[in-house]
Amino acid sequence: MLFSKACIYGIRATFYVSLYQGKREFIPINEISDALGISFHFLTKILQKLTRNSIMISYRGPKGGITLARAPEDISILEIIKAIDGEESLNSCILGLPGCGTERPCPLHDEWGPKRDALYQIFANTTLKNINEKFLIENFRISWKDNGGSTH
Amino acid sequence: MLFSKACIYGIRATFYVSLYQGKREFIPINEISDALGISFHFLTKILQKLTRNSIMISYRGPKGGITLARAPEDISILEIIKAIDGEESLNSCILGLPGCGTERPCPLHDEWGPKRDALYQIFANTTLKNINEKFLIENFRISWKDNGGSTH
DNA sequence: GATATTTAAGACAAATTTGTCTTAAATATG
DNA sequence: CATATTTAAGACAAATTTGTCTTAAATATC
Repeated sequence: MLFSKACIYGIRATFYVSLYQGKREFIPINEISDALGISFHFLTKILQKLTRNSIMISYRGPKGGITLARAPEDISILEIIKAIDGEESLNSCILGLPGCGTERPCPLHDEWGPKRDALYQIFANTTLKNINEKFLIENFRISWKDNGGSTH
Repeated sequence: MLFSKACIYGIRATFYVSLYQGKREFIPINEISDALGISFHFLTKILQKLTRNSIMISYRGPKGGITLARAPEDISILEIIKAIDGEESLNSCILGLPGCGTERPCPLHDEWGPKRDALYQIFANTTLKNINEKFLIENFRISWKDNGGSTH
């Protein structure tokens, strides 16, 4: 399990919001938690991490909710991961040894290091716009429910 | 964090034992926990999972301890991972969606899937003998202590 | 056989993650 | 201004993971 549940929830919720970018204003969190089958209060706390990290903007009251703080092409998956699971989750030793690297590798560094760095780059370079585009051509889903959140 | 702490401890302990394969009989668990800085009782419970899965053999009493159940070339890293973290830890969806695959992918399946499968194959094909050989030519370490467990 | 050593097993505790609930604050609407 | 809606915040609880402790069982050695 590479990501925590909180991180998974945060990513899925962000994808959901991103799908409506430019079409609707603020998306209420209860709509997201219903659509994705996530506890409302738990999701609220997770999304607060994203608003504190300027990935989302929230607005209180009727017609309130959350929305992306920037254009989808300016938000990477990596930003979400870092905001929730932290910087270390995608750049540290697979055996947890501090200082593991090419000069002082752990026995699995040659195997994990390149894959980890490639994943880091992929998540750094994949934006919400990329995800949105893929939704248009593939039958993606972000919920265990059939096609939860997808508009087609 | 791809592996649980228990899994990390199990892998490191197995590497330690493997380094002595053919040179010593049973290695006492307290020696391992001391060398690697792992709680003795916690490590004992983890290693019991490995003995139950026929990866290690244990022996009680004076001169007792644990040793590999098979030759190092017949034990893969993947076996250890499966025994401790379970089968799903290296073959499931990064967003935790059941049934995620090429026919019903999650939005990150194209990114994670190939890397995950490659890691699976790497761990399936990397044996303790491979790790032992690498120890001979590189300054590996399996402890935060300087060169913990290495014999040179 | 007595003793010391070592793993096995399970109860228990601490820490972390996950999830729930209540109250407060902000805001749109009538 | 009153009310309903919605996020913010924090207390609290449940679940899981991690770590500790005690007792039992096995075994080598004297």
